[in-house]
Amino acid sequence: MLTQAPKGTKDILPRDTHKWNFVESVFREICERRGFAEIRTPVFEYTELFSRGVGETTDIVQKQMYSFADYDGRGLTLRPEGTASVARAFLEHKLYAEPQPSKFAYEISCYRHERQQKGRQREFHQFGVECFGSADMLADAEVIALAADFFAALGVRGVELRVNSIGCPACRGGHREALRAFLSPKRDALCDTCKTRFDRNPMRILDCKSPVCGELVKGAPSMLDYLCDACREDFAALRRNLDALGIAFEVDAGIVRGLDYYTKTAFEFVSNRIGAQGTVCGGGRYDHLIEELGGPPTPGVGFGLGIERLLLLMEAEDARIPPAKGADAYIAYLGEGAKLAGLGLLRRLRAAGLRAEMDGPARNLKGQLKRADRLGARFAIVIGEEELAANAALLKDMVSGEQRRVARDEILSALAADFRERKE
RNA sequence: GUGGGUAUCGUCAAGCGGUUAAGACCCAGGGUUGUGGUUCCUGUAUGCGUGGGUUCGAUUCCCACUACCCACCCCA
Repeated sequence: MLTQAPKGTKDILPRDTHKWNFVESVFREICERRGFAEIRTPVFEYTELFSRGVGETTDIVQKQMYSFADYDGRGLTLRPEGTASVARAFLEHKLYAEPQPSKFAYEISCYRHERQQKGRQREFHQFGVECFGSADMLADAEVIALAADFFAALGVRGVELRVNSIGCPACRGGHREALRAFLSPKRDALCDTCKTRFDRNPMRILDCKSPVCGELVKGAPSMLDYLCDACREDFAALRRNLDALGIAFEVDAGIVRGLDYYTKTAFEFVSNRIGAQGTVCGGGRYDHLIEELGGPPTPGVGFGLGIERLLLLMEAEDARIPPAKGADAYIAYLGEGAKLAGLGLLRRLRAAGLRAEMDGPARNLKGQLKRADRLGARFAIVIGEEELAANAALLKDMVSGEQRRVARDEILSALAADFRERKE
């Protein structure tokens, strides 16, 4: 038990961290170029933030939150998602007084008590962006484009963009009634969960994966037919914007977000290559969230993008991830005098910005070169009795196998010349 | 919360009632005291997830538990 990470959590080991660093650096660059500035918020928040923000009736709030009382008796919760925290920070620091819209980007860990499976953990990580203060569909298109550009920059091909409009509170009511009227005669045939959805949130039935419900739902009134004029025009504008940006998409009336704060635009980037949890990125518009949290009416749009799922997808696609960088130089030595001379050299190489390594206790030369090889060292520097006496060292190119003797003081410039050559 | 599957060395695994518990990879050491990635040799599980049973005997059969995986649900 002591040697086991909690259920649903995973260590990210040194052999994998370069992959994380890679996608992180690409994400940062993409966001920076579009003016989405990084924001960092706490891992936990007061519980009410999520129950109000995410919605009392959602699964997340009802049964998935890691909530606890601290020593002062305050109810705290490990964040199950990112948007609520960013919205809170936006209000707390009155960022709405700054030039609008405000655009944020972040990378966070999230916590949800779920039964784990492929692509679903209890602690997971996501990239996210939020854009507050613009009701224009240009913002939605920009947010979607950012995700699309991110996938493209990583060379990820197997994701499809699905977009939908789930309307605003005004038009959703009409659709709900129409849906109930349509399904009412078939109610008994619905699957058990959908029977309960019928009263609570009939829209979810459209999204049910059971083949029975899928059949029953055929021909059901689509939300898209019940959009009010404003929502319909916005949805059309979004599609025009995406076309103008050259972003391929599919309208999918089945896309329904599981968090209460969403309005109008809902979208997902999905893949069928990473198991049942195919949504790599999901987001949409939330025009009433800020108000719900007690702020001035402020529209917003954003997404969350699952990093574990992204990495799963990249693995499935054999996407190119730059390999971890090996050492630049490895110093091998024979004898105590050579060891000390090597130590001095080691420090100079590092000061010059190289990744240089040397080990003790000494193995034989063969063992040391083997070690250099394992470390992916570009060069081995051998200092033995002869070299020590001559104030020199053997510089061995680990790729070509060539080696030559150079004065110890000139190793740095010899290496510098070589690294420069290879760069050109 | 509900199903189903799997549990033998760091990893991938063979064994399916009586074996010194294969093999491969990895790792460590070595091939006559100075050369890696190739090759050759050597070494590494008193142990088969945990606890009970059945049996003369259990890694092999039965039960329970636990963990992991996959799916439902939900979502990133």
